[in-house]
Amino acid sequence: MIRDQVEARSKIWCERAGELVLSEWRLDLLAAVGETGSLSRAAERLDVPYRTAWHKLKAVEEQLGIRLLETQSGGAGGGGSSLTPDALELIRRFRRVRKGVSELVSKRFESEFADWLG
Amino acid sequence: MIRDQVEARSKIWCERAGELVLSEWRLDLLAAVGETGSLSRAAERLDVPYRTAWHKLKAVEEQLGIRLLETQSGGAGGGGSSLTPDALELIRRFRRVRKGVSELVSKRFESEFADWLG
DNA sequence: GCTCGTTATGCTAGGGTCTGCCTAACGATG
DNA sequence: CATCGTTAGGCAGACCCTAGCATAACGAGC
Repeated sequence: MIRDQVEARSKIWCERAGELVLSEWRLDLLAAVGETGSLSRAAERLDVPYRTAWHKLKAVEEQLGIRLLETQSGGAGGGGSSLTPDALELIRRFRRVRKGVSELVSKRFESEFADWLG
Repeated sequence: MIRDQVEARSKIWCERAGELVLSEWRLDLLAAVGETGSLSRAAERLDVPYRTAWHKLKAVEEQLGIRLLETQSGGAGGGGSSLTPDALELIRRFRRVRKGVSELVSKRFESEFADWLG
């Protein structure tokens, strides 16, 4: 009997040549940029330093070879960032891929370990 | 058009209080111990130092609070390790949980990104 | 032209993980 | 009782990722 509070988790991502290209977290960050209109606010929302957020999205852009952010520095409010059409499409597709996967894993986990978890 | 060789990946594991308890890799390592009859040979097979393999399995045992390895040091051949019934059951169940998940993710990924990957 | 908030980077210190080296116990076998 | 291969674990250095601190450019608005 294992004490409970053990929870199943799953993650999907894709990589090229063994190195990570894009993950769920990075797409969440990307989506947050789209919603807030600003990379710094998106970083704040996900509770990571701006430095980190910028670095991660830059890495994705380099990996995929496409632009994801339409940035503007200076101007009213200091500037901001918006998503390119490619970025929006990327988010939509990736979310369709992940849809239901974590639920499936959790369900299976619970049915397999129901008695063990007590 | 993203250059190809981008491959979907998925991983399932479970954790407690935010820290990893057991993962696919750790169960593969555990299974390798069962097949080789030795932790050192299992480590060699998975191409990790004995030091690391031992540490990981010890962590799993501590997390779950159950014994996974029946070890014997000394004797013919220097000794060895075998799996406890709990460990065998754990492997069977976890593999049923993961069964088909990575295939599902790969299939979805390919159908969603077929045109994009060119 | 000063202010302000944002983008864009470099440099570096810190923390966690991985690894290599070392030592010791163990016990069947010869 | 010496040997041998395995388990068991301490210790310190290598390494990587992250985070914090710093700076500069930018441009609308007052």
